Amino acid sequence: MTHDGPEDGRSVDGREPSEAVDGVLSALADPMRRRLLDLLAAKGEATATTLAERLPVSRQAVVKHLAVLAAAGLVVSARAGREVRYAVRAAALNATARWMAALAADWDRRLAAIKRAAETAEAAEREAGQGTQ
Amino acid sequence: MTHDGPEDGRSVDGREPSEAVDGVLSALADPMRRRLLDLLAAKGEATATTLAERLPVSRQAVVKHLAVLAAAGLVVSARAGREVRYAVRAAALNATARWMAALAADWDRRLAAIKRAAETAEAAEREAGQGTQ
DNA sequence: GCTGAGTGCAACCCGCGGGTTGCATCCGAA
DNA sequence: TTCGGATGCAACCCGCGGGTTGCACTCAGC
Repeated sequence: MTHDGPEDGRSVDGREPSEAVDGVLSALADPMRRRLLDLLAAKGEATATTLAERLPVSRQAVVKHLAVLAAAGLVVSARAGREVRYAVRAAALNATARWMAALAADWDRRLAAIKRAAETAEAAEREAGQGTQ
Repeated sequence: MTHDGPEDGRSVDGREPSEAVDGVLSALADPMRRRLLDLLAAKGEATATTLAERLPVSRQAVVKHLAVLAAAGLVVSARAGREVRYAVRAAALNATARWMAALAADWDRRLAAIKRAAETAEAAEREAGQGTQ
């Protein structure tokens, strides 16, 4: 967990989309983690201790959140001497955004199809009614 | 909560983006709710009772989940006689997807800027070192 | 008016996750 | 080598949310 490799990306994007998406969504669901990501994006790189100074929680809480974010692939960690630097990673977020957009498009598609089918059925029924009447 | 208006959209898209996004993300973070949305998208329209038959949880659990989804704007409910029909709503999901894509782009932007700054600083330092040496 | 399916409401259980504290450990600098 | 800052680990607390059950209520159809 401490080491993800600098730029590999496989550990996140290579998983089944549903699982990767699940991780990202639950990670992003927590407001504190979103604040953490904001801070990280602003600083470019930071340690858990530094981040904790700017947040209303303990360092340990920050570490736990960073672990979740790292597991979701939203963050990478790298040891630098006696400290551990974390950095934001856009790939996983991009993948999830695309997944979400595709899902929304799919919903639109299905809704359109169902609506069309309903109208067709209604028209047919009306016609049948006239026929038997 | 039971009534959102047929196609208004303001109740979700009009809120502060952060809050709307928060709702959608926490709603989507739960696997059972995603399954619910899948079912709804497939059927186009369904009642809580019908949905519960196809899921390994009680109707009440489904109702609670639907309430969360409705609060997030991912679903709309409409009374039809003595039953309540739910339907999927793509707008909120689309909005969140766009928000996410923008965030990812922002991260990329900041990271690129920081990287550039670091390289510039490094070059300047190297030059200064040569100068004073 | 009666009956039953379909909902709404409320209380309750329980596990998980966010948060904390205390301490052991490690590593760089003097 | 010694000291202090930074991290890692483990135990613990507690509130929230997912899930259930039981019951009251409402509306369509007979």
